[in-house]
Amino acid sequence: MKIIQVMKALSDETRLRILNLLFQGELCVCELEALLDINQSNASRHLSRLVNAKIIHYEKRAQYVYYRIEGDILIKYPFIREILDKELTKEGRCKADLGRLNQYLESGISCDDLKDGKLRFNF
Amino acid sequence: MKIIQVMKALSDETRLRILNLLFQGELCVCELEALLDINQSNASRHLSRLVNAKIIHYEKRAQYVYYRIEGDILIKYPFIREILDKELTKEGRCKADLGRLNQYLESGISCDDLKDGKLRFNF
DNA sequence: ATAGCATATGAGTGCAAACGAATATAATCA
DNA sequence: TGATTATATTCGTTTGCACTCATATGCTAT
Repeated sequence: MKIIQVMKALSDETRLRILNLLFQGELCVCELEALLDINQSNASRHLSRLVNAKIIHYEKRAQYVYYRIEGDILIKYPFIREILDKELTKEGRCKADLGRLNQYLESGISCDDLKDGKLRFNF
Repeated sequence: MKIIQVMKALSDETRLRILNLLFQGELCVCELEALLDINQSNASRHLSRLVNAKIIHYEKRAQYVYYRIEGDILIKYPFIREILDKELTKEGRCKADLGRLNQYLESGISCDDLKDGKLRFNF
């Protein structure tokens, strides 16, 4: 059953946190690493699971890989939007993640500067 | 995150097939065993996972244990209904399960007779 | 070309979950 | 009471998944 692969992809906290951020717009791997405080290998693996389930897709630009939610997935499976809108917004962890995302976006610094510690997050 | 336990409980084919049947009404363990062609141990375990996630609950009557979908779960998590209504109805396996359920209900035989092979299903 | 960085992937480990077989528990019935 | 049946649970095995560390790949810039 196809739906099971989708459900499994959604059954992990890190992947839900990733989706929660991508719901706001595209991000590259190193941004996700910094915003969620996860290591590179882990980030990459979770992303590829989401890609396999066709929930997100990516686009390479220069040396970066930008990930974004698959446009039609929310139409094909409206319940995913429900989870993002109704469940994740309740979760403290996800709220904090969004806080850091906004802090990052408002700072105007670049993706490269993130890991130079130009922006200090409190986890 | 609470939602993850629910998602994990829904990330298994046997458990989705169980829910698909329970969506039509309560059933006891031995009915599920016969209708889904799974063994007793497995049925019991999957059911208890669904109970732990508070998706279903049970009631003992005589020597039987009847399981049924938790009344408010579909209100608390409307997406579960979406999966049942929109996804499982597409799945051949789930359609066949419902076919056997109807065959059983229409036959009017009792739960006990099921495993005496009074009703022959083709799996 | 070489160095440096972003990302993916391979290998190894540990944990959780699924399964079947066997056993335990609890209710029924003779 | 003793036998039977429905269900739960334990045990041992296997599979899948998350994680980390190390390495490979591929792009960029000097």
